[in-house]
Amino acid sequence: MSRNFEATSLRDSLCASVASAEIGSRVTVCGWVAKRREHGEHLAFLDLRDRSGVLQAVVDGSVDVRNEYVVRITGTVSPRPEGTINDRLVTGSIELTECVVEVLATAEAPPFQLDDRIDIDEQVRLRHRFLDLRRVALQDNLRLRAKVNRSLRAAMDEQGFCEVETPLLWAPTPEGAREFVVPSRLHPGEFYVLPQSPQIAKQLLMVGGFDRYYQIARCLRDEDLRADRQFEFTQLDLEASFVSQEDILAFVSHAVLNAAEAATGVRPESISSMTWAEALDHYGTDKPDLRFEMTLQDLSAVFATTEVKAFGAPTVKAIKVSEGAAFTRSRLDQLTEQAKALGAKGLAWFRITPEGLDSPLARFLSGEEAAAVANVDGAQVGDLVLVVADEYVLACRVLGALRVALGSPPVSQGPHCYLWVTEFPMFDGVDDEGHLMAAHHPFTMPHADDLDLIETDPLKVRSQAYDLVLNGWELGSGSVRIHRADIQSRVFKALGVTDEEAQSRFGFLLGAFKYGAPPHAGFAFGIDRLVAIFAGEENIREVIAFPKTQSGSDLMTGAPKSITERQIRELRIKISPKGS
RNA sequence: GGACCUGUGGUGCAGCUCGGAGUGCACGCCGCCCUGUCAAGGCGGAGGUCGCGGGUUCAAAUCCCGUCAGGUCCGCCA
Repeated sequence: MSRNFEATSLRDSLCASVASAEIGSRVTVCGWVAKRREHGEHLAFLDLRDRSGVLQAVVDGSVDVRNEYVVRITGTVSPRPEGTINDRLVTGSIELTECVVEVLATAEAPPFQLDDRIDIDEQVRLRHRFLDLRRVALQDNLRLRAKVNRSLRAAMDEQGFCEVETPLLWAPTPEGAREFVVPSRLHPGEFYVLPQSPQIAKQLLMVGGFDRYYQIARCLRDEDLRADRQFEFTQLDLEASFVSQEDILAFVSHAVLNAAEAATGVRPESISSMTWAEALDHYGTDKPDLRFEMTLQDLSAVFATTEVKAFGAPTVKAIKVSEGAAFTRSRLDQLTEQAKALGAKGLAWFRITPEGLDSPLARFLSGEEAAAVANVDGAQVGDLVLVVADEYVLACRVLGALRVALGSPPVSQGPHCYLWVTEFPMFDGVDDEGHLMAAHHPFTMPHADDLDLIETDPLKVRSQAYDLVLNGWELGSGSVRIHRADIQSRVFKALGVTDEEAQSRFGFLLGAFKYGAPPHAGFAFGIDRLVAIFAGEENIREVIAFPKTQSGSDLMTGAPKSITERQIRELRIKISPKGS
């Protein structure tokens, strides 16, 4: 007989399991009193809550327990009297009678009601996170997260990947995200940093012959927080040797589809893909939300010889907003402000009415131009057409942002549209000093066909970098890495990184590569974001047990806090006064 | 660093435009009643620095300025 894992020294069953227990048997359960309903001197109902669900116990009115008391109840499993069955509960057809109630801990009235139907201010929830965690929503989300983690591990294991842990105390590599700094006590004046990702460690594992590595890794970045960004977040991080981009996409797809199946019960057939250039052209972003169409339409040809000054730009693009003709003038002004905030010179709008185009600009358009605007994306009467004329990339990005602002459904709605975005550009413009900036990171392999452009036309160089996108959220990214010193030095040169700088920043990696670096490639994607989308949550805080606020505070512990004088002395650090 | 939104008994909200006594609603809490409820019901009660500071005014939850906290976004996130 297999062991009953539910039974412990204190109980022999979980609440929900009592539903299938034998009528008439005596069971002992433990949990919190979710609700007490009193019916006079000799009858009271207790809803007992544990991690499995809720169970009703019938007790004498003299039993002195209140909400959130921790109790142990031994009772007889009894069918409920006719007419008192509750269809909404798994345990709704039975109850515990002849109960012996033992109070394991008393409880004060909680600062908010632990009821999922009630909205509580997040500040209050975060201050008492341990109580919020008792509620069904967070219980479900964190259990979903555990299920996703389990399926990801299983998928990686199945594909021959070896789980390896890498250090949290790492060396500073001043590049990319701002790092969290940890002062060294034994080496005063010197510092560790917490890794923004295990990037270099995993490449060293490839040099170390591990061939296929993965880890569910915590990453830390000291950058401003957002709905989808916390200081610390969790990635499925992986790297493999003797592989191409296609191999990595296949490994990751298998893992993600496995997780999707575990989370939703349905395994998506495959993950579609498009190039970065296509994504920008059609959706105005490198993370398209494919749950809705509203694609960007190109009117550049029509407006190439336009007389309208506002449209005299290299690129003229438009989107159709269904039913948007009903937007008020102030709403349209608001959209225009939004477009300007994104860098556009302006935003042209055209209401499609039975009488034709309604817009301040309508009377300036030629017949051909007006016809083109009126037909954008098959526009009908009642629709709105938004037009941006500007440099190509800017026009795309502005309309892409408006597309999302006006069209994207809530996270909880619609299908899960997974998408690979490939062929990212190698370089991402130039910095203040006129040096090119790496779009992904400086170890990213350029596209084989574009190697010769590094010196001649670097902004045209495509890289072997790729992103995984789900419903408009960037889940993660990866690349084929440079394992050849000659290509690496050409990329460093393009980035304006001198040999000395390269040595001081990444010397240990470049040094390792001298001893036989296999061709390798990898990927990492955010589990917080993936689980949030599975859970239908707009915010990753809802899938994290103890998250921080947007200003990086932990309202429960009070972190960050000052440390003692003694700690400061030991670390040989000095706090300079505010404003200095 | 910047923009916008929010802050009113323990919780959620209304009151704020157009200043006039801490006014209202729902939940919770405490007490009493109630033998089949399940967001139980009935009666009664307690509970407030209207985030904080300043200003305008005879008078401020309400108007103005500043500040703090929370949220969404821009910048930032190789």
